[in-house]
Amino acid sequence: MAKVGIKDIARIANVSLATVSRTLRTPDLVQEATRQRVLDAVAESGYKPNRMGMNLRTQRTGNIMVIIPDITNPFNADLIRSIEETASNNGYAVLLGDTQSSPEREQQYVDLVEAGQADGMLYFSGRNPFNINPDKPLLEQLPTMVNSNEELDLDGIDKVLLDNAKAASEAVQYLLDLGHTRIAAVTGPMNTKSANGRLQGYRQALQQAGVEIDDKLIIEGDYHIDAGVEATEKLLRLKQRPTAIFCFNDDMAIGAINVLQANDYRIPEDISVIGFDDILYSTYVRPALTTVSQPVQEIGRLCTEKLIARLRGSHDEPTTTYVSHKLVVRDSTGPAPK
Amino acid sequence: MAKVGIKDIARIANVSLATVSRTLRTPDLVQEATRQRVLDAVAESGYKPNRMGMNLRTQRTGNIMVIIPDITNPFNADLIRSIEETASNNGYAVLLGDTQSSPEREQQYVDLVEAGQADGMLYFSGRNPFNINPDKPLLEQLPTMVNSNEELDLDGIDKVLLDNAKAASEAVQYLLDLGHTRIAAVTGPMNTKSANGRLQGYRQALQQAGVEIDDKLIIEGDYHIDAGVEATEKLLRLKQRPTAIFCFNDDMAIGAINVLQANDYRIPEDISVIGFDDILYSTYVRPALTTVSQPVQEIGRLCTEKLIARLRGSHDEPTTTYVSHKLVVRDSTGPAPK
DNA sequence: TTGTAAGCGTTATCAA
DNA sequence: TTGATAACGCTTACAA
Repeated sequence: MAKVGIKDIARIANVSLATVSRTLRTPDLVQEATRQRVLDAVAESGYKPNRMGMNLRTQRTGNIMVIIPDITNPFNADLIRSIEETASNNGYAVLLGDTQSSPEREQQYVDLVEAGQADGMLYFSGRNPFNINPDKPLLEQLPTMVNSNEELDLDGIDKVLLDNAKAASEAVQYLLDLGHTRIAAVTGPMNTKSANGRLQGYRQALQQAGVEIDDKLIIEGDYHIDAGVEATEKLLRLKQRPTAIFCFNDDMAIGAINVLQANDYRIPEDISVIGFDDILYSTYVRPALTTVSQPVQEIGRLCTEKLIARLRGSHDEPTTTYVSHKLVVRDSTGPAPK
Repeated sequence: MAKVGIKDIARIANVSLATVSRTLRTPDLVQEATRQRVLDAVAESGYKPNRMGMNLRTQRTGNIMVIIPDITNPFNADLIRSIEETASNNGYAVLLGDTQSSPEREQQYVDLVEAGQADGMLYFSGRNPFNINPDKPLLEQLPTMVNSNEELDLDGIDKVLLDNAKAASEAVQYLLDLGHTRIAAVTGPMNTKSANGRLQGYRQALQQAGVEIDDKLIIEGDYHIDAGVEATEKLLRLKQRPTAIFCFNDDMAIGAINVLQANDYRIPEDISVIGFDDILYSTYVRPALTTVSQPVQEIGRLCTEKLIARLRGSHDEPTTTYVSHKLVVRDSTGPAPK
């Protein structure tokens, strides 16, 4: 079957190319009878307008590029699902760029956007992938984009953010209120804004409570389960062990719980564990994980809506929207041991 | 900054459009000096060939559409990651179609492929989304595609499959060997091939062992955690409770474990639980989950490689590749209680 | 080795 | 209301 094109429809319906196109795009401009003839031909032949031709002519692809470090992290998977749903409801498809945090991969996907393979992008990384000419206006040099999760050091672009410092500080305050003073932190990669923000909140809360900060209790992780495992093993070897461990995401907290239980610690009686993100599995881990909840669904929706508004031509001043976190207390935290 | 195009480069380098294109696509055909002049102009101006023009002219987009029911299922997330990696290594980008098992969404994404927004697709659903004209050869009517996970009722297309019946039968046999006879099954949606195959294996193993099949012990799930929760609650209410529960995926097994523990059952002393997939979290659940492992990484790679081979023009006879499963015994299964 | 020009499949402008 | 035609940005056959 030779692929049927607009020319074939025009021939079958005995009209011009233009009329076929109009029937599909602006049916109101076509006479009822003509329109019906064209639609019949379309239905009969199964004609689908070729997107490459359409894209070139209209200068839009209907694609949104999502650039994100790791889709196997449940938080990111939830995020993408929300984005995909919002995009799909608005007639956009999602191009997925899983970068594994590699700058080269980030660059590669940004290039794709700049080459017009997508109309805009959601950028969940803090690394600046643009070659910016300081002599020219910034905005004209950037693709249409929204930044989230890891804040980008660029003004004048739309962002959706969480107050990481405040959220972390509340989590630590909650542990302090339970009587903990030796509180460990298993951070994310220290080249990310999220980890730095959360660490800052951790420090602030301790300082305000007059608790001395012990650098031995701060261990850099990478947001993967294994990092939680290794960090916790390290913490357990300390002469002065922590009574609580604040992991900067749930995956690492799950790793931490695992190590603690393998070494016969009771949670939370011996050691409390708290996570960040509130992924689905945090409810199903034993003990169920206390964690800082991020409104992942809302983040995905907001990002996508902001981007689509721009793609539809909005020239409003770019804004940063802060979404709100919530401490979800479950069973992995309790009073500090005597 | 007006977007710089091939014309601008041609003007700057003082060559024709064709030479610019050649420099970028087939540099060997261009004289050293000329080439350098063009490359300089490209570097200086930051020119990136417009993909829409390129796509239309070459009749390829470099996109692969992945149509999959639910990206938040860790098995699927792992799968997509593997696909994305393989695709990216071969110069393809991934268009993500998360369908939430909705036939309309499946159709919508298939339409996109047929309209040329992607060069081919990986189809992880068993529902046939094509309007096939029986008078014409099948293959000419289908987009370039590979089918996996849920087998499609179409001959003559490439597939990557697991022997679900055999895998399930082995899992049940393992439970039988442990002395269990009241073995429950929490299935996937019964309109999927995977659930039917696994159920068939379950039945076969029991029959071969001469164990009567009790339909009350077979409960339809949907591969989500909640379904595991509900099914298990139902099973616990039975007068004759099972001593083992075979969940057709890990998420449901995690739900099952949760309910059992909430009701003070010891796993595996009172009730054994076994899952399917071997997602990362199955290691970190307490007790660690015994499960049937699927080589998810390999599935993703094989699918993508098969598709790309086709896209590169292979006309080999379509094949079905079977990947091998493996029973991974952890701590959630043990001898049947006396 | 390079340039000219056709053409990929659409949409949109303009004229009829 | 419809048709003819140019144009979107690129690659490639053919000619020079």
